[in-house]
Formats: sequence, C-alpha cells, structure tokens
Amino acid sequence: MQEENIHKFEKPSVTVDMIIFTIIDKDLKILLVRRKFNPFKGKWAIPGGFVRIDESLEQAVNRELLEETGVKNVYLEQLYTFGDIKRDPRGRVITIAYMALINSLELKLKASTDASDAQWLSVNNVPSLAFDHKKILDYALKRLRWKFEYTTVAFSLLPKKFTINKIQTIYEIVFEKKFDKRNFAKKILYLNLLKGEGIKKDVSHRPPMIYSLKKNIGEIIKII
Amino acid sequence: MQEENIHKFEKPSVTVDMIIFTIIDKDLKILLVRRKFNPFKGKWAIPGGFVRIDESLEQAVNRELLEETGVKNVYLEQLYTFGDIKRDPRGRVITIAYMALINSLELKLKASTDASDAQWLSVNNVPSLAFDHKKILDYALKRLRWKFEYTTVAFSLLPKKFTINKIQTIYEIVFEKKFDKRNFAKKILYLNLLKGEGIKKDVSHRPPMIYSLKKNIGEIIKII
DNA sequence: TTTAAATAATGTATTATATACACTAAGTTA
DNA sequence: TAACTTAGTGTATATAATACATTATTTAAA
Repeated sequence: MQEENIHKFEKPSVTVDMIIFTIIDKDLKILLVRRKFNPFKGKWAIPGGFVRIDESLEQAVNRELLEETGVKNVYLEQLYTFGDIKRDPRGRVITIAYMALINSLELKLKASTDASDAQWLSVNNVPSLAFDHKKILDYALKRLRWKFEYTTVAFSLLPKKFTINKIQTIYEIVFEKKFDKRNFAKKILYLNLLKGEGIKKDVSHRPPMIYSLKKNIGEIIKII
Repeated sequence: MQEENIHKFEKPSVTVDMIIFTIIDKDLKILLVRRKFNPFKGKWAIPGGFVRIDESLEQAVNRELLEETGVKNVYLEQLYTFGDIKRDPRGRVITIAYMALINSLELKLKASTDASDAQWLSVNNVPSLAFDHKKILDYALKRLRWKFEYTTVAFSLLPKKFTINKIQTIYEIVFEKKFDKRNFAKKILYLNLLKGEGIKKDVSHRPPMIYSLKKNIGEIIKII
C-alpha cells in the first residue's frame, strides 16, 4: 500500500519549556534553573526538556513540572511554539512553550537559597536568560494578563478556599496596579462564580467571608 | 566542553498544517486537499507538510501556502501545536497549526471544480477530515472569531480598498449574524482606523465612499 | 423626463456597564 | 475601653452599547 514516508526528512529535536508562575511574598515569580551544561552553561533558563517519543506534549510538561517543583495537577496552558532555526546553537530544536500556575503553598521547592540551581525570581527582576527564553517570558506575561481579564485562571494561584481580598491582591500583583475594593468585590460577586464557605477565624480584625470557586465555570467571561 | 546531547532521544517528526480561510460567494471557506497517499488516502485534509531541517516554521508554512494557493505575504497566525502520540498512524508526528487569511481576489487557485484534488469548501459544510484536522478547524474558527472582535484581521480578507459595507458583510459572514448598519459604521469610523480613498464609481445606486486601512494600528483593540 | 430601484449616509434616545468615591462593622490587642 | 486592623457595603456619574427610520444619490426602466 502506498504510504507517505515520514522519515524522508531529517527531524528536528522537540522540547517543551515552561514559565512556571507563582506568587511568593506578594510578588509574581517564575522558576528559573541554572544551566549545568553548555550551551549557556551557568546561565539562567526556564525549566524544560526533550519530549520523549512515547509521551504527549502534556505528559512531557507534567513530567518536567513534577521533577522541578514536586507538584502535579496544576493549571497548564500551551502558549506558543518557537522554531527559529538558530534558537539553539546545538542544532535544530523546536520548543513548545507552556505556562503553569501554581499555588505557592503546594510547592515542595520553596523560595530557595542563593546557592541553589533553581530559584523563584520576581518577573520584574529576571536576569539575562539562555536561548530565546526572554521572548517566551514576555509572551507568557502577556498571555497571563489576558487570561486574568477574561477567565478564572487567577484562582489557580490560590488555595481552594480564599477571601475576596486574596483574589484582589493577586490581581493587583499581576496588573501592578490597585483596584477599588468596592468595585472589585461587586464584580467578582456579581459574576456568581463563588460559593460561600463560612467565616475565617483567628484574625485580629473583623473576620472575612471565605469563598471557593464553583465548578463548571464557562470558558471566557469578562472578569476585570 | 561538556554539552547536553540533543540526539540522545528518538525524535518525532514535525509538520505544519494550516487552515486557509477566504470568502467566496459570501461564504467563509477553507481550502481542503484530497489525500493522495495512505494513511487516510482519498480523505479530505487541511494543507500542510513536513518542516525541513533548514527552514523556520514560518518559512515552512509560507512554502506550503505558496505551493497550494500561489499566494504569499498573506496574514498568517500560529494557532496551537497538536502532539498526541497517536494522531498520525505512521508514527510520532507533532504538528504546529496555523491559520491564513486570504483575499479571494488574489487566488490563483479559484473555486475549483468537483474533480480537483484541492477545493474551497464552506466551513458549514466540511466533510469528515483526516487525522485530527477537525479539531484544528474548530480551534481555528474560535480563534478567527476572537480575532475579528479584537483586531483588524478582518481586513486581510478584503482588497486594499473597500467600502464600509464590504467590511460589514465579512463580519456578518464570520459571525453568522446581521449587524445594524448605523452602529457598525459608527464603530468602525469612530475607531479611526480608516483612511478615505475617494468615491466608488460605476455603481447603479448612490456611490459609496472607499476606504483603506491605516498603517500601524495597535495590536488589540475592541472592534465589535 | 419622470419614476422606480438600489444602496449610502446619518443621529438620537435608551439601556447597560464601568467608575469614582467614604463610612460603618466586627474582631483583636494594648 | 480605646486604638487598631481589615471587612463589608451603595449611590451617583460617566462611558459604552444598542435600538431604531429617514433622506440622499446614482442608474435603469418606463
């Protein structure tokens, strides 16, 4: 039977790379790893690795994510595929970029010491990065902000139960601006996304309501 | 010098596939090609092909696009990368999906006869497609509509000079609904995107104004 | 030359959404 | 019990979106 030959052409290597966002100390951070080998030995890079022949892209990303952070079942989104011929000096490497959003409380790898080869660094203070990883970061930040405006991804950065104030703080960190408390609460509550979960105890001020995100929220909804 | 080996892992094949949109006879159409070889011999598929080792993804897409349609320098946008292990029965093939928007007047390959192995078919009337191409089409349609709402991509489906009515018709085709003429014109003109180019002649009714799209329009602007 | 036919051009009133803005409430700590 | 801290809430204004109908200009036909 006549069949097209998929081995006719020399194949590029394929990797996945990811921008892993979390919020630590009221700061939007990404995980960076210091490269152990050339090219760019000693430089900071975003985590990633080769896609195995027997795993899907999502499996590859989840595997790398688990290796680097110890977490699974987090919010993951494919961003863009970068395929310039010379993006990797070793040869032709096409990378599919993802972003992950992690609630920092779930992290095994906590805000690490300076000596470590993996660190959470503020997006406003990233060093020069290997490969085209700066381009990937810029793309991810744009996408993140867009998603915050139009979807409920922000809640992926929070524990299951949270207060309105916690959400607002996350939005303020990501957009680097303050929102009006009354208007913010009005919008979020009016959207009917949240389920009341009682009242927070043990705070030295008026105790706030606790909420969780309802299941089965539609895909795209104007939030902010 | 110690260097990571990019050839340690068996490599997948990499293709680009594209949804090519155009408007013919007041209908949103995509180009489909009939497969000459197995797998899916005889089935309709979207155009695409292997990425050569020495060309970028964009170069690959443009090459395939030129081969299939005879056009170049058209609107092209990367959509998503599909990498399921079993999406191609021949082996591991990862495909980067693009969409192209073409003004049908520029097409060499015109709405072709039934006998041809490449045809423009209405998006509302696509046959069963090879591989995961239906998934790609669905994704492309969503993206297209979103882009119509928030950017000026719609103008890529028109000649350089056009009337307000032509734009409105394009929007009505893509969204499959009618817009109010006064409100539509108001919005488009108020956005200050258009440059007057005189008055159309040789029409058997009141002659309309002709416009062109200004250069250097910002990326994201709410249109509709 | 007059009338019919076709599409172009245009404005206002109403509704919905977004924004600006400040005080009282409920708990803890000193 | 006073001071501190964060929670919770409403209204007025501005802006944006929608609904809706008539006159204008050309060609073709009568």
